[in-house]
Formats: sequence, C-alpha cells, structure tokens
Amino acid sequence: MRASRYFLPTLREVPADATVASHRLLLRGGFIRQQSAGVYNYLPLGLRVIEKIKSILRQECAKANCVELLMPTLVPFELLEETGRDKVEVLFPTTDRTGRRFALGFTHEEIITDIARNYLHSYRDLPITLYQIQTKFRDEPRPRAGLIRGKEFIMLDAYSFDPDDAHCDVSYDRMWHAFDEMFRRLGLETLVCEAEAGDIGGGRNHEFMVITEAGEDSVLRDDKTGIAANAERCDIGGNYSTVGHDGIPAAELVATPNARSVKEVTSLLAVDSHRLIKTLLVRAGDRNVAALVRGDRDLNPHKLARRLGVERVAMMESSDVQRITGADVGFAGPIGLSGVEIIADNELQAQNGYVVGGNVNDKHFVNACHGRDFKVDRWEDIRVALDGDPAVSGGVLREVRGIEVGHIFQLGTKYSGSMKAHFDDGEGKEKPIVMGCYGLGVSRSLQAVVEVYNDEAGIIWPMSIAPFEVVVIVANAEDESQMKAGEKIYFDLLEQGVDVLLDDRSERAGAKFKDADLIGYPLRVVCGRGIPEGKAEVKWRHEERGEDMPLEELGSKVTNWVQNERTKSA
RNA sequence: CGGGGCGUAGCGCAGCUUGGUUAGCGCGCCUGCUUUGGGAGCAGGAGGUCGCGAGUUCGAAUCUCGCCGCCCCGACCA
Repeated sequence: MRASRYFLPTLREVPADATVASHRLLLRGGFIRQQSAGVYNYLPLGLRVIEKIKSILRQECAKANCVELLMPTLVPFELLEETGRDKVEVLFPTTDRTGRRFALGFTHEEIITDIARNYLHSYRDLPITLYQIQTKFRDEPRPRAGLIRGKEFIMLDAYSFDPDDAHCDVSYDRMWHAFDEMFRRLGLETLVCEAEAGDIGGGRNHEFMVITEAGEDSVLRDDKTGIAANAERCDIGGNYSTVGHDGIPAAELVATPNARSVKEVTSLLAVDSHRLIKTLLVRAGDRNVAALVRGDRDLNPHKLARRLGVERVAMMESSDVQRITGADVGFAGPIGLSGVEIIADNELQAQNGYVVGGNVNDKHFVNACHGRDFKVDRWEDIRVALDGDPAVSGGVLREVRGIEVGHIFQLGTKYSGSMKAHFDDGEGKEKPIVMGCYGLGVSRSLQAVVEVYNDEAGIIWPMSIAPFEVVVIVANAEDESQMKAGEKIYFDLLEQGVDVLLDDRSERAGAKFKDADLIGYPLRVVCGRGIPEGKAEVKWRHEERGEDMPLEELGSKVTNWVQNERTKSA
C-alpha cells in the first residue's frame, strides 16, 4: 500500500474529549473516529488491526475445535421472553414494518440455544462448541473512553454444549486455555479473576483483566496466594471475635432532624462514620432482610444474594421501608425491627456501641449494642472489599484497576432448561444440555493493547496486530534515487509476504517520522541521505536508534526480523 | 438516573462577565515561490445556520427560558 493513495487522517492536536491515553492515540493516529457517544467508525488503520485480531482468534478457536457460525443481529423478542431477558435494561428494541419486535443482539445465548434444541438431539452430537465474531449492541447508560465501553462493540462469543458438568468442565478449561493463547498472541498480559455472573447467569465464571490504571474495574489480589477477584465478587477474610457491651451506657434515642445520610448523621452527632451502622432493607425472594454494614463501608448486593442463597436482592421501595420501620428512608435501624431477618457484616463484631437509625423520623440511637439492644441473626461477609482488607487465606487484599477483555461462564442448564434444549443421553433419558459461554471483547482488546503499549510519541504495536508490520519512508519524495530505492524495498518486502506501507507522500521527512511514531509501525525503514552510499536506515519503534544497512541485505534482514516476531507470537 | 463541565471553521481555542459596524487566533486545507532527516518559511486564499428553538431588545455568539448533543465523576455494567 502506498501512503500517497491511502487514508491516514492523523491529528496533530489532541481531541479535547479524550482523557484516556489509548483513546487519544487511536483518535490522533486515525484508527477510529467517533460518530456519537459510544459509537465509532473504524477507519482503515483501525479496521486492519481489528481484522488481524480476528484472524488470531479464529486460529486459536480452530485449535480448540470450535466451529464458527454467524447469528443474526435482529433477535426475535419472543426468544428473549422465553428466558426472561426481554427485561434486560441495555436492550436496543426495534420493530419491523408489521410491528414484529426484535432486539439488536447484545449476546446470543437465546439464539444459540434455539439452534441447539433444533439440531443437537443426541449425546452423539455432543460435545460441541460454536462461536461467532460480531458487533454487539448494548444501550449502555454511560459509554466511556473510546472503545473501552461503547453502545456497539465487536465481540467473539463462543458457546459450549456438553452432556454433563464434568464434560462442561473440560470444555470450559479448553476455552480458558484458548483465551490465554489469544491474549498472549495479542501481547496482552491478563489476570484471571473470579467474578460475578451478572445477567448472563450461571455458576463458575472468570474474567480476564488487563491491569492498567485506565481500567474501569476494581480487582483485588490476595498478596499471599496471588488469587484475584473482581471487587464485586471478592470475599473478605479475617477472624472476628464478638465484642461485648460491658461499660457501654444504655442505648439512647437522640434527635437527628433531617439527618438521613451517614455524612449528615455523623457530622450532627460528631462521631466517626465507622462508629455508625447503615441498615439497608432489601427483598430477597419473598423474604425481608435488613443488611447491616459499617457507615464507612458499602454493601455488596451480589455477595449478600449469595449468602442468602438467592439470585439477586433488590433494595426496598421507600413505601415498603416506611411500612416495615415506621419511618422514612434514612432512619432505619435494627432495634425493634420485626418480621425482618437481620444479617450483619462480620466486621461489625469488632466494636460495639454504635449509632443506628431509630425507626422513628428524625431520631437515631447512640450506644446501640449488638447482643444487648438488638439481635443479629447471621454474621456474614457482605460488604465490598477494599484495598488492605484481610484475605480469606490470611494474606492482604491489594486493589488494582483492570480492563475486562474476556469473561467466561459455566451456564449449567439455565438456558437449555428454560428453552428446553434437551438431548437423549443414550439410556433413553432426556436431559437438558449443559452449556458454557465465552466472551472476548475484540474492539476493547484493541484499545487495551494501545493502553499498554505506547509512549509520548504514539503507539507501539506488537508485530502480531500492527496495522502494517513495516513502513518504508521515502524521506524526500522528490528525490528520484530515494523514491526508487524505497519502491524497490517496498516491492521486495511485499514479495516476501511482509505487510508493508510505502510512505511516499510529499510531506516533509519530519512529518512522516512523526506520523510513523504516532501510528506505531513496529519497524521503520528510511530511504534518505544514506541512499547515495547505498544504505538505508532500519529502526524498531520501541528502540531509540536505528542502524544503517546496505540496501542489498536490507530486504532479507527485515523479512527475517518480521518473521521472527511472528513466530514469537504464533 | 444524580452531580459537574462544555458546545464558536476539519482540529485546538479566544470573544460572552459589562449586548453595538465585517466574529477572531493557532494548526490543518487550497495557490505560488523557496525549502526537504523530526510536524518548514514567505505571500495570497477558501472555509462559520456562533448546537437548535423561542423570548427580551432598536440591536443577541453575548441576557432569559426550553430542548438537543458531547465529556468527566457516581449509580449501573453481560
């Protein structure tokens, strides 16, 4: 490809809206262009990277015996109704001219399960894993940071079908390994985390995180075992012995007019927030539960749901809170509550004599003691883990930020059950197929790579997914000998199968260097002032200096370097 | 959805507080000459519904109201 005939809309100035480095570089390098919030064009350079990523994913899928198909973007609404996912909030609903309802595909469990129930009837058809690479649509409440979170994005989604859990484990582990290989070849180091399953549902699941400050997820890593977990999921250890109430004065109801929030109450009563208990009322199935956490902590609703053995908990409506506590939201407390199961965070055992809501408007108790003024039905770990918290292993949890580039799930029979995707087990019994699903963010991974590989001057692509492997710059496009030499190298490299761009634009040399650094080609060849002596400069993007090389050996040497890099990431 | 910020040429910005001729600047773009290894110099030029709509006023980029869009923080997140 000749740059003079290509599309390289690089920007000298930094677009004001981009705050994350990788987002800025992708915009400046002319890889992507925003169309609207969370919606992007992939310009030619960006598309090249996307296609290279896809190609690596396909190769690894093939190694793992996964079979590619392509499902529709228009998902019939009735299928989502079968699994209850017609209520999912990020759905993009639409209708055809006859009024028939669809949703733009946000993930394809329903369609793939529909395919399974139509074609997979026998244990002889299993196991099998099918996958696609496709644009997904999710009406995200807050798109951010370019391709990190968008309303549409490119994703690989794979689905495994097995006769039982043991086989599913095998499929799961095989895909886990395939993901490891994919990320390795993209140049991404990932930390695998235990995670929450969210609306996808199911049981065992793991996230693949690229650790970087620009990430939007919080990951906690046990410094003793190295095991990591998403903050939504992370368990907290520590041994707590219950502190008694000796010497603590009797609980006393005090006036706290209009003080509802932790901040308002603690500043009014002049106490630290860790001396206050937040009482959060939730519905868990048909049960009413009061969850107690320290004033300076956050309840983790996922964890609470898990402790209670339900799929999810929902914060109570304010009318229900009033009915149960007799007071407005903001004044709930554990003393005198009835018909409510009280579950308290472990950490609360370590102190006593708290400030709690009075279950009367504008009143709170001080010196409230568990074991004296109110009874805790269960002590559990129900709060959001923080940096420095004790790990279950006895180590300490340390927080890092991460970009979630992959998420794999064991679904069990969640979809096959509700959609009746059954198979004959060979002994005359019909059973639901055991499923797994595996998502890898293609566009998000692209940006994660940029986030990890860049410097002040621009992007530094790994050879495996660089938009071009080599750029050949003709320093002065009007100098015939330079242009001739550049074209010769260009055609030689092309012939050797190297992915090369010839920068023959009539820009000044400096501008072409700046563009090359910004765009981030791994290797740069410059045909310039060395040409009269039969030499050109070769330079790696990640190195400070290049070296002059005789033209005769340049082609084969560069080809070798490229091929070496390729095998490293093959 | 809550909080904050922004919307003026392709990009980055000034002007708005205190309304007043033809709305500026830098980069980019076009033409010419010179230059040609780290985003060149000089000269000339094109490019604007000042986000949209109402209102106030003799007069609105500027003041008021409504709407729309974009960014950041939070909530949410498959």
